[in-house]
Amino acid sequence: MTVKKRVRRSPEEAKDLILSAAEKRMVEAGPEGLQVKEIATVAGVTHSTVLHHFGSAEGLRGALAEKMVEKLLSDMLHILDTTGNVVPSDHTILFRAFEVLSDDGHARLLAWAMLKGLELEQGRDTLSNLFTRLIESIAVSIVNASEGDISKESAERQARFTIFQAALTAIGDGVAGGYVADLIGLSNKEATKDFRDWFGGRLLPLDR
Amino acid sequence: MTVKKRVRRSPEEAKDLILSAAEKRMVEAGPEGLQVKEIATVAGVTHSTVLHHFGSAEGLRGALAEKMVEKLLSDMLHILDTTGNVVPSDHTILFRAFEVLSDDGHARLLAWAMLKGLELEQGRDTLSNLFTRLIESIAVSIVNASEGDISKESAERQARFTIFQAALTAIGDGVAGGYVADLIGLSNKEATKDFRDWFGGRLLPLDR
DNA sequence: TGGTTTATGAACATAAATGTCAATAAGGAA
DNA sequence: TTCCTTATTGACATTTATGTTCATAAACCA
Repeated sequence: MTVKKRVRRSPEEAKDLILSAAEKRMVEAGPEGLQVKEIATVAGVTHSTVLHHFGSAEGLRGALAEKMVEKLLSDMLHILDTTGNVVPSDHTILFRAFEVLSDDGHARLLAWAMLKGLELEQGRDTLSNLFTRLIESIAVSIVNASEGDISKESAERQARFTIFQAALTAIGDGVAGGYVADLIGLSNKEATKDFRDWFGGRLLPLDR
Repeated sequence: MTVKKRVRRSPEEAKDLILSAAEKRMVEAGPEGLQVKEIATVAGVTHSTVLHHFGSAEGLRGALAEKMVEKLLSDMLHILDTTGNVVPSDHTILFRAFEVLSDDGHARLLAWAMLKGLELEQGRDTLSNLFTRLIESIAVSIVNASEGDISKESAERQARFTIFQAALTAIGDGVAGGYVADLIGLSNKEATKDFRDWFGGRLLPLDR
C-alpha cells in the first residue's frame, strides 16, 4: 500500500491553514502565544514550513494582522450590504457592528495591533470611505428629524460624534467589556443585549 | 580618592527604579519591549539585578501590571476625593476619568493586561466598591431628577448602564481613540475637548 | 513516463532571552 | 573600626525562539 508521508498543499492553502492556526493561538493564548513553533504545531506542520511560507516570524505576524484587518473590513462592509442601506431605521447596524467588533474578537486584535504600533495602512481608505458614507446618511436623518432647524454642518458634526461614540464603545466593549461588566455588577445579558438596546435607544433617537 | 563602583539602593528604591524603566519601555516600545535586558539598560542596572528583585521576567511583568492597576486605582480615587463628592453636578468627574483612563495611557495598559489574560485580582474589591458608590449616587440623582416617577431599581439599572457606557467609551478612546478619530475625520480638539463635552451632556442630562 | 518544480520535514546553526552562581562592595549595626 | 547583611555585578549556563540547509516526496507537465 502507498502511504502518504507528507501532505503537499498549494501555497495558498498552506498559508490559510497556518494563519488559521495563528488566529486560534491568538484567541486562546493572546499575543504571547504567537510563536512560530506553537503555531506550526497547531497547524500540524513543522516550523520550517511556516518560515518557508512567511519568510520570518515577523512576516507571519504581519500577515496575521493584515488578514484580520481585511476580515474586519469585509465584515463591516457586509453589514451595510445586508442591511440594504446606511440609514438606521432600527438599531440593526449598531448591533451588528457590536457583534463584529466586540463579539468576534476583532476589538482585541485591533488593540493588539494598536499596542504593537502596527501600521494599518492596509484598509484605511476603504474604512474611511465607509465612515464618510455613514456620517452623511446619519446627518441627513438628523436634519430630517429636526424638521429643518438644524444646519447641515451641525448635523454632520453630531453624526461624527455619534459614530465616534459608537465605535469607541464597541471597541471598549471588545477589549474589556466582560471585565468591566463584572466590576459594575452587570449580568451577562444586561451587559450585552440589554445594554445594547439601551445604548442604541439613546444613541439614535431620531427615527420615526 | 574613593570612587563609587556601585550604587546600592534599598530594595524599594531599586524596584521603583526598575518598574519606572519598565513603564517607560512599555510606553515607548509596547509590550514587546518588555525584555529584562532592555528594561535593565534603561534603568541603568544589569539584568541580574532585575531578576534578583523580581525573581523572574514574568514576576517583573506581573509587578508592572500590578503597579499600573494600583496607579489607576489611586488616580480614580483621587478624582473622587478632590471633587469632594460623587454626584456629578457638572462633568468634572467624567473629564477627569477620561484623563486618567485615556490620556495617561492607562487604557492601553489595561488592554495589554486584558490581552495578556492577566488576573487583576489586586484592586478588584476597591474598584468594585468605587463603582458601587458611583452607581448609588447617580441613581439617587436620577430619582431626584425624575421627581418620583422612576423606581429605585430602574434608576439603579440606568445608573449602571451609564457607568458602563462611560467606562467603555473611555477605554475605547484610550486604546484606539486617535486612530478612529483620524478615520472619521475629527480634528484633535474635536476628538478630545468637544467630543467629551458633547458626550458628557448626553450622558448625564440629569442635573439641576 | 521521465523531468521539473517546490512544499515539506529533519537536523543543524544561530540568536535572543531568561536564569544561575560566586565574588564583590556598599552601608548599617555591633 | 570590624563584622555582617545583601544589593550589585560579570561570567557562565540554560532554555527558548528564530533562521538555514539539504534531502525528499508530492504534484504538475511535457
